Amino acid sequence: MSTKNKILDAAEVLFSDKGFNGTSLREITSQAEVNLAAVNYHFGSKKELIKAVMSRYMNELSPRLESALGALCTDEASPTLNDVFSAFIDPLLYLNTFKDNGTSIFLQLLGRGYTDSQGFLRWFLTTQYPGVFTNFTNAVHKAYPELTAEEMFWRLHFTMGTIVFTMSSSDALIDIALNDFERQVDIAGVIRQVIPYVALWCSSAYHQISACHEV
Amino acid sequence: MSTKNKILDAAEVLFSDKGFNGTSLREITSQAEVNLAAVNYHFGSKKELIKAVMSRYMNELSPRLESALGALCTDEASPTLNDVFSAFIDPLLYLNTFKDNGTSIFLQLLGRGYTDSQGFLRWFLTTQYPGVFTNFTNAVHKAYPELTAEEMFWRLHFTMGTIVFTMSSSDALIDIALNDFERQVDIAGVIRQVIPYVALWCSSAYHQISACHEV
DNA sequence: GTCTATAACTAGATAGAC
DNA sequence: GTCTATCTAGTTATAGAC
Repeated sequence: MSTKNKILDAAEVLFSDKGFNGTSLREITSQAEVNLAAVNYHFGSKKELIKAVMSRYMNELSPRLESALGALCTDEASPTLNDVFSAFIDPLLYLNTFKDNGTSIFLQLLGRGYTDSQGFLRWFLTTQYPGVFTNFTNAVHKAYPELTAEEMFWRLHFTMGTIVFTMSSSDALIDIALNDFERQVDIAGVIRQVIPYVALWCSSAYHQISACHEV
Repeated sequence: MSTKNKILDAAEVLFSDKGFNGTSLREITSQAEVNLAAVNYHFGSKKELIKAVMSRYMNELSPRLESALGALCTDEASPTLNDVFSAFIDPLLYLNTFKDNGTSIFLQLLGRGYTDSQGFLRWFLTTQYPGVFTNFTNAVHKAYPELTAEEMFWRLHFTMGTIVFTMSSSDALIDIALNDFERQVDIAGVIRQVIPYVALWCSSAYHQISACHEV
């Protein structure tokens, strides 16, 4: 196994666990059992290493997401919002076969990227992988033409918040479930809990409640 | 205005904006226009300063939350889950009168505390302010006796995730709304968007969807 | 209580031998 | 490509004059 990959493997776990700011290059290289200077030799800087960690996942994820969402757009029949939402599941779970715990590591990294580094990762994703966003937007529009782009943006973001925050604190959640409820859950169990929760934004109940709160 | 308060005021804004790890004592003291050594003189350490920042908010919030939730428990009539959820709104909005932007600063700090520092703040809150959690649990149990403590825990956490993540990235959201939709929103506008979304977990639709996803 | 000066340490990055 | 040694700049924290 190459030095480059040893660094990437150690980095993604530490980054997802302690954040980008909270992880030093020294921790990464000693975990990876490589020399400190190797990071700068292979990646140039810590920032480039972060990008490389994210790219390794995005390069697996984005073609699968793009085609799953694209298929919904080219279908004759209109998809439901539930179809759009479900299109994310297989590509995300594929990351688990690509790498142990890949799905949860990736989602945690995504969460870190939003909160840790003041939007640099958000910029990176939207500019480097725009196809995913376009196809998603188109699929939702086809599923639900009345929904404005703005409404979609808000709901998508809230959904992402739930998932990303849940995955970021999944260790704490698994702890609490074990200590307070004597319930042994794993990452997959957490995902099973969160899916019905986020599936709500596809539901009609949302519109009733939303209407009640308008001013 | 005392040095201590100048430090607290500068610290809470920087912490909420850049995280606890991402903010140095030098940034805080130069923003507050006090000497670097003042932090350690008045608070002892950075960790104690973080606790003090959170305490200032929690000391305002917790008695109000405790009594609002406690009232629901002692009422003759059973509250609805919606009542329980609504009990949070006034105490949280009170933070805005206590301090400019207090509500959103506090919620952002809460989010930072979950993700930045690996659970130390979660520990601090649950051990220092247990009354809020007990009263919340009791109120929900009275509103909805069939709901197990475990189910409640999951839903509460997902709801918190949505709110906390939304508030943490509220600057990015306000930016996007302006640039992509030419819509001028402020923090209050973001809150108005998120309320109907999180109100869903009180709704009956949740149970239908939840049942569909059981295996 | 407030300041200067500095200790003690950690960070990311690099030069240069091998 | 990999290593040691080191640089520069940043961090928290403290000692001691005022």
